[in-house]
Amino acid sequence: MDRDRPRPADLRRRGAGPDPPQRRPEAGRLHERPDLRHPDPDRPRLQRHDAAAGRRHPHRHPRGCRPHGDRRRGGSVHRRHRLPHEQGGCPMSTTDRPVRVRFCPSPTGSPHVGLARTALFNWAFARHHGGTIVFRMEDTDRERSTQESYDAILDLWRWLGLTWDEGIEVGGPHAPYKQSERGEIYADALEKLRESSYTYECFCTNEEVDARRKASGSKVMGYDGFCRELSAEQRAAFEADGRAPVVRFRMPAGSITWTDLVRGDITFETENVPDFALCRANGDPLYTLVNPVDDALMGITHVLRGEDLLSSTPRQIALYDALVALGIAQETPHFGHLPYVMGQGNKKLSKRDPEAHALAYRDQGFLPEGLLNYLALLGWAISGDRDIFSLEEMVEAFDIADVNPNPARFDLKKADAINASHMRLLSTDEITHRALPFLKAAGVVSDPVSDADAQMLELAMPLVAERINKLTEAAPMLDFLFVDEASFTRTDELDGPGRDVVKAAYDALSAIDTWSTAAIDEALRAKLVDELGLKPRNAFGPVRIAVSGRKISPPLFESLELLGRERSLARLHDAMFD
RNA sequence: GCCCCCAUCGUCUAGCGGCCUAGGACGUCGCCCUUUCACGGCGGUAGCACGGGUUCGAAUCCCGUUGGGGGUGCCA
Repeated sequence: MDRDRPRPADLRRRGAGPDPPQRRPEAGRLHERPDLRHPDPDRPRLQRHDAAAGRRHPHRHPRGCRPHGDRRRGGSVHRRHRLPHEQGGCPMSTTDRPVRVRFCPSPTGSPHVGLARTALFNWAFARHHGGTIVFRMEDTDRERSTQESYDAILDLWRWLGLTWDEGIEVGGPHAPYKQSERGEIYADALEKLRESSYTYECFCTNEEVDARRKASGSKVMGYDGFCRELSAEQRAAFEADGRAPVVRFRMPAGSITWTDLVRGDITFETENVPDFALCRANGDPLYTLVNPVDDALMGITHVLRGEDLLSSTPRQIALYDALVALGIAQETPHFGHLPYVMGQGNKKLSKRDPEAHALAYRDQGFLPEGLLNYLALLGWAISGDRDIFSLEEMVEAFDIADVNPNPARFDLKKADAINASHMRLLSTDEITHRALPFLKAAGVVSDPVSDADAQMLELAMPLVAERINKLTEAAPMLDFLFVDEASFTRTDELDGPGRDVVKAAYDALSAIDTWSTAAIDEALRAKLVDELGLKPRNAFGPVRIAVSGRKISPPLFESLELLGRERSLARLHDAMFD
């Protein structure tokens, strides 16, 4: 039984006779403010954020801030498609401070689609409320942070169009925005915490904690509070031993509840949340310190982050209380924990899964609006009968309270389909424009584009624009039109009967006067279908392979027209003897 | 172990006590269109994890069970 956090007095007594009677720590000591205490004296709590007791999903807009009416009763209120100005000036902040959210990725490895989804939801939330987005780079881990990853993250954000108002690259009133450049700020905050009773120095080794936990039979893992109230002698002994302390945060007794923007009320008994380290023994600040300190200093009002951080939230809230008391923070932000993005099976989409890498979608020819739309669908829906929408529409409709708390599996096929739908929304000119870099990279067109290539592109793109689902699909469909005859090769093979068909096609096409789609259609059909009695499939297939080199190509007759009489006949002739 | 989160078709979801015989999308199957591929059109398939309660009425509220996920010492 480890009902109570072992208090120094208890610890001293432990091992020297029977355990003292289980006793709840008294509320009110340390930094528990009386006004925050739970009325039930047996259950001291650090009540947070108007926890709407007893309701699974209280209206998540705290402090009676309900721009859309109470959903429980307001059945007639149409929840969707509200305009920003209908928000009634409710920025979902306890003090009506304007919304401030942040992106705070760590530049380690290639950016994950889950990171992009989190960014998108923060972005949509902030834009919906007319708030401010701060971009902070959490690069305190010097071992793992890389410039390459930093650049990739910026590339991704820019490609997706997730803009920010303050932060890296653009600056702002809270600069610098790279944590690696904020060492003094953390040292200062740490010093203030260190001087207060919110923290204490801890000299324990893991082994010692382990041994004590084992001996006491505790069910709780983690630090046991041994150094909470060290005597001067004990401290001197440790120091004489050459031990360097870490600074540990003293979790208050009681419970911590917050109203999660996505999940409703969540309560942790602090006896299950061990005292945590704020810095390493060498003084390096840890995430547990820098993240809340920066959020506080940068005035962040809403923290929307992954579900994986949910269990660290009680610590952050407790630390925030201390920061507020010390004058470092103004108030605690609201938290919302977004569901996981899962991969195959029942596992979190891991960096090892190829579909986890967000930039890979750009390279594979996804449209940013396509990926964004798909990502939005992971945990959110614009309405019951629609799933294709623009970023603007998302901003207008986005409500964090509508986010679904259950984990979502990433489905590549659906992502493809959503992207394809966005492709169909674009004009041929737009697709040409967007496909151009891919065509250049594939060597289909020259770079810069020659006049001849530009001309051909203008004629050919209408044939493929409506049949491709990704930007990368244009190149293999078009290359036969651009390649010079010397280097033209066939990807797909012609069989014996196919050669005979090609010969017949050659004869038919040699005879026509005007080289037009209509004439080609007529001549080929007359010869192959009517005269030879071939099925269209068997008639046109070989011709397609002969001139385009592939079984799959743009429409055949149009392709022949674009290729021109000479090249077409030459390829047909060539194919006959292949 | 302890704590926390989650639970509607295969997948993503709509659902906010009666509009539910549970809607949409992706997938899948069949058909139509068709010179290939794709597009497009039509139709089918498939789901409220289980058990108790509350209620005139439960996918929806409550409790429990089961299942899944996550966290858990100086990672972020």
